[in-house]
Amino acid sequence: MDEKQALAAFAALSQETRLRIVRLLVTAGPEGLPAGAIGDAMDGASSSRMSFHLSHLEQAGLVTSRRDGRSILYAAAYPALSGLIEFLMRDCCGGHPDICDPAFKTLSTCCSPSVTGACS
Amino acid sequence: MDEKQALAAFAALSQETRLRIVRLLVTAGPEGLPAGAIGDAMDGASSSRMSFHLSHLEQAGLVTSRRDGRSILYAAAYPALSGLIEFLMRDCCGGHPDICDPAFKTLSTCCSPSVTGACS
DNA sequence: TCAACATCTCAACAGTTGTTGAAATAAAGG
DNA sequence: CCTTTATTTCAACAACTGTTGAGATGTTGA
Repeated sequence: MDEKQALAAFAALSQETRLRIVRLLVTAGPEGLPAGAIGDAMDGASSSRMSFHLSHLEQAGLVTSRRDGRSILYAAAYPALSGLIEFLMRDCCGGHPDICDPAFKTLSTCCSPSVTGACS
Repeated sequence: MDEKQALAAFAALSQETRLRIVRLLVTAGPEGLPAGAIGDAMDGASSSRMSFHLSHLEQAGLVTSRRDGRSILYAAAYPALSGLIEFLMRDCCGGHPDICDPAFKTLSTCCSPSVTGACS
């Protein structure tokens, strides 16, 4: 994850519809969802609007797509999300690791395999 | 950190100059830097341009400011950064904690107090 | 008080972004 | 093949964003 990619990712996440799409896909799991279902979840946004935002997210590397019959399935690009967080934390750690501790604690109680289910 | 705050933060971070300012301030530590010094670091950006971006970042809650003599010192708002990461990870954890593992590992080697200095 | 310094405010402008609606493409099933 | 379903592409338009340069504001030390 370099600066250019991070900028594209942040730009993609700075739009309400797109942020909601990402959150939906992230919780939907690796299988992804068809574009239509995503549109329905976004209070029935028009198909062209969905297509615009989904391409934008794919361009930014935050989601992937694959065709399945008539539908196109979109799924969260988990490594890109991890990379973005890593990019932020890399900054955060520069000389001041203690500062990052709150975030670290959140993650360790939320995401550590041994503490599954503790997510708030 | 709610959706509105997250959107503002992502929007603020999606601009090259502002992302660089945040990275600079994060590594500069809690004391912060005067606006002029930040401007110099941004290949001598004009003062009005700096003022615009710094206010934008402050509005988004990512930096704080305080006057010190003639200068105004800007510092990274570390809790806001942690909060943003937490917001992302909260999404990431929804039902699939194993997915977040790469990010978790990065943090544990980078930010844990017991592994200080391991930041890449 | 005045001159120098540090930063902010404002209006104008160019460039970018998101929405809409209509038309095009692609796949499935009768 | 033709119809239906699913999604994308395109042009037009309104709204928003970042830059610039000029001027205003606040602070310090002589």
